[in-house]
Amino acid sequence: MTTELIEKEKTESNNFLEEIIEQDIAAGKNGGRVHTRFPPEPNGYLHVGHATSICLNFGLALKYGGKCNLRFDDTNPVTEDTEYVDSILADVRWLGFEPAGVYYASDYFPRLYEFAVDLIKKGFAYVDDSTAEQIAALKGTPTEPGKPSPYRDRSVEENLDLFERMRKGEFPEGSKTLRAKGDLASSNMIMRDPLLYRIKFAHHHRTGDDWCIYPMYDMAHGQSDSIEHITHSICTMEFIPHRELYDWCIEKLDIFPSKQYEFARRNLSYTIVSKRKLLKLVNENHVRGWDDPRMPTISAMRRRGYTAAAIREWARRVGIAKREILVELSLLEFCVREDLNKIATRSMVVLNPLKVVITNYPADKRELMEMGNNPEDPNAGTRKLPFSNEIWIEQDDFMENPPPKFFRLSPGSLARLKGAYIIQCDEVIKDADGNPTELRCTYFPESRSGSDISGLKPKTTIHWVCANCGIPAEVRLYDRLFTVEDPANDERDFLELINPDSLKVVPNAIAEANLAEAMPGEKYQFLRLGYFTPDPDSKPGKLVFNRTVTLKDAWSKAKG
RNA sequence: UGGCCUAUGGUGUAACGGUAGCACAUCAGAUUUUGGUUCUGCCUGUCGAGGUUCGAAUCCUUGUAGGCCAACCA
Repeated sequence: MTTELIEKEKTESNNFLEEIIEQDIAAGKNGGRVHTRFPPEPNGYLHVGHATSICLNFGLALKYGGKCNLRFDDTNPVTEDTEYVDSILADVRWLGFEPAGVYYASDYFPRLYEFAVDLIKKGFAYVDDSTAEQIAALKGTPTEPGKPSPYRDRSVEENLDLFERMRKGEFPEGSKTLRAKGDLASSNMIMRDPLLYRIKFAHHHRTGDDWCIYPMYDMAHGQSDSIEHITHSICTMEFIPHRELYDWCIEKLDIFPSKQYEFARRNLSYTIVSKRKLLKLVNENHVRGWDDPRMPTISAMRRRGYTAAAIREWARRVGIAKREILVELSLLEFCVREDLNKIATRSMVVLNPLKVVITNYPADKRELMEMGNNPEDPNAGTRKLPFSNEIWIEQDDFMENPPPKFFRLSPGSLARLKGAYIIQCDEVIKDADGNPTELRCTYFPESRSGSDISGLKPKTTIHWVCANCGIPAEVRLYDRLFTVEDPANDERDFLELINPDSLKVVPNAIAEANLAEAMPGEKYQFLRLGYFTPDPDSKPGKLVFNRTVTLKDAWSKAKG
């Protein structure tokens, strides 16, 4: 083997799930078939955590030539809604994955019911009349075994009859449950006669009022996996204790043996994903909605301008393991920049305008400056920008009394106007408070971009917009929503940790005219400022841009 | 204080009993008509204690730390 191949093998090392899958394939398990599933409950919007799970499940299927289903785990009608079904499907597709099939656990209700009957017939399940409190009291503790319910030894016939009547709606909510006959002495609390079915007179978003009994997670999930012949059912670590019951049900039912594997949840620094907390942020107007670009939801990341490719790459780089981790936001931002750098159209926008008058450039003269749309992509073409004697530059690009390492414009210094001429600052005009309001500069006619014979070497190139032809735009600058790395594990209330500067609106930025028709979904790099995308609020004549992420900025770092 | 899971640089992740590698972050430098990109380099790590072994991040014992489990949630 060549060293090159060895290197490649090293860099493409597998994670522990890929190891398992490859062993299974090698052993000919399931005929070498790989079938995963992403099983969201349609009771909220998908967030970054779901995104990594989606990438994992669909990614594994892709890597091993298998399939991945999207299955809505809709067994609790009280919390679920079709509104979420639609957004979840849209988010999965936006991330770039097409489910092999879209299924609903609720579609399996009839079969699940038959499974339950089968369990009863085999003596593995019974109807319990105990209340929730009684059940909890008899369950014991991790150190003491549970005690049997007084109804545990009902006959198969009685259980069958009772369960059928539960289904017919003869008993009030909470009065009866179906329980597995597990092991009351098990050190695994989940195995102490877990609930399989409960009575709920609730309207289901898909089955309507057909059912008044609904299966619990443990009765529905593994069996749904089995029905779909899922080979690798991947979930998070908190389900480890459920695996014993997962296998128990499949064994007792004697159905297709799907297998459950667990990986650790991956948390993102400076964000929270708790449904309750996110809901509070929305309801109390700390953000503008579920897709506010500061939110960790997939819809928010999309609106902010993150690309699906960047999120997929991020998930890949983070990898998976069995301990819960906090991933630095900087890695996600790196992936976003990496992708956007390749595809974003460059343009010039001035956030905080400072007027520059070029005194030796004829007031009635206009030139069209041609510049590349993307230095990283020769096929991106060029665009033209009008140049005149009056332009806007960024206030930050001028300092009257610059510190030693500042090499932008200051009195007497030179700067290249991107794609145009080199100018020299001759005079600063200030208001009553001493703030610069206008710069008077001279330009060097022989320094025109592309045909520069001036021999001048300015230390910097700055962006600009022609004063007469720039167009107004609102620009929304986003920063992290929280001030601490791990807001979920902070002793203070999470609302106290909200970053007051997470959104700064620049109402009067000036954009180059080429941006007049910019549409949501398009990706731009505003030169030297960052990556931006038009917000859905944006329309021709009233442009609104979201800052997706800043450019890496050595200068702001240097000055502190 | 019953059971289960986990522990590798600042953050993630590899190394499958045989030279602890990669990425991000940080710092320094080169290049640059974006203080971007690109390139180069530096710094930093096997939780502790025992044991097995010629050899341990890896196996065993034990300690420590973190996480999970006693919902008619998933």
